[in-house]
Amino acid sequence: MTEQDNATGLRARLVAAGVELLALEGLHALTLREIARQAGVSHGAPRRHFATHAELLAAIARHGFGELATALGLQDGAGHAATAGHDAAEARARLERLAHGYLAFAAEQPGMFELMFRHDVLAGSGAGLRRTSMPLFEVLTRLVAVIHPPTGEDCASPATVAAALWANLHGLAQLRAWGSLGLATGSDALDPVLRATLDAHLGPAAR
Amino acid sequence: MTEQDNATGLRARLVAAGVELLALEGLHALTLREIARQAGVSHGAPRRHFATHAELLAAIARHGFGELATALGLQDGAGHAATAGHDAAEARARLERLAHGYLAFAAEQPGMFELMFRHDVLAGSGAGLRRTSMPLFEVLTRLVAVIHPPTGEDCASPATVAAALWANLHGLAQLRAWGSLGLATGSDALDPVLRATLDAHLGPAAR
DNA sequence: CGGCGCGAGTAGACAGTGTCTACTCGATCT
DNA sequence: AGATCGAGTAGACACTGTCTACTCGCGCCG
Repeated sequence: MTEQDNATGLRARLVAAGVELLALEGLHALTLREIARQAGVSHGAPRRHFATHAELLAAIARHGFGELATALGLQDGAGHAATAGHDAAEARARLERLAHGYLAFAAEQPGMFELMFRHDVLAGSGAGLRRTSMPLFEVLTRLVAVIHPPTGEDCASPATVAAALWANLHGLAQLRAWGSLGLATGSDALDPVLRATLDAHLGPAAR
Repeated sequence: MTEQDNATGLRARLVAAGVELLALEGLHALTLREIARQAGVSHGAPRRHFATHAELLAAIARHGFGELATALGLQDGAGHAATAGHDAAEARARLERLAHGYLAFAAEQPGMFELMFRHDVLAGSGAGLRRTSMPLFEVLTRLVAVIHPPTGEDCASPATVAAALWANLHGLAQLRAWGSLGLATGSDALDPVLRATLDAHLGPAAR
């Protein structure tokens, strides 16, 4: 309701132009003036809707988080339904799908992925952005909890394991994005490293 | 031999000024003109020694990689000597020290850490930079190989496990750097997550 | 019904940036 | 001594983000 698509909603048009520019040219092309140019308005126009360049970028990043959520199948409150199954094997399969989806998103939309986690660019609006990615993390935690019930006393809490897993996935995305992964392992195949990651954090695959 | 510290080596002075500026003000302050100002020369002077701004930043990042290597105790060819011990427990201890050192570096010199892995800024000179971090990765692989000898046929190769571990450490550094780790786990304590990471990739601590 | 205000977009100015080019100046070599 | 050349200077240029007048069109209220 806050942002309408009513044909002349410049705010939405600017975000859309930014998303397109980001996909076509990359993050370096996302200057305030270039986005305005792409949207067909003067360079001062965005100021009516975004106080600063960083706020416009933050809005574009927010759009990206939305796309990521739908790509992972957890738009709206669907996360609760998605974690309804209490079967450990099912949770494991869903976690693998999430991991693959996360890395696929990073690979297919590298510009958007880069922007979404460039907290220096999104500074100020960063707090809101960080909160945006929390639902995803909570789903991760719930699924991990199904696999690793916190029985042992010295066993790490599900949130801890989920944080370690998330960090691992994110690091993998970055390493591959800039080619270090291929340089290190010889081949740039992601699958073996991803499998090793999942096996490490979730225990060997029950297959 | 290539770069001398002979009092008037502007190249070295520019790098030094950049390092200082990076520690004091952060990455955003590392403009070409500001570095030149800090070094007491005109804004055109750096061009004699660095063809472009990115090359100067790459030189500063290279300095950072050197500092990281010495902080981890693997300057020069000392890596080989450091991995001489074939005791698994010793390898595990050394890996833990490496992990702590890596994350401590990221925490104590956040600006430098950010620059070192901002491959969009270092583009072009990036290939050389990526190679700079390879010795560190090789030490990681060797140590992992001591703990996880590649016996099983479906077992991941040491390089694969090392890559997954590296990705995990790097992701942890980033998540903590921008505060998401604290937001996710409730407390911003790094140790539990780091312990979970090490246990996951290297097996539970033999303690 | 008419003047009025005001939100939205325009145009220009300003400081700052990276890059490029003309130029100076001092040391070095023949 | 005089020419050469590397190193640093100064200025221009095309950008950028931000700020400030200004215009214009629509709706509101007396």
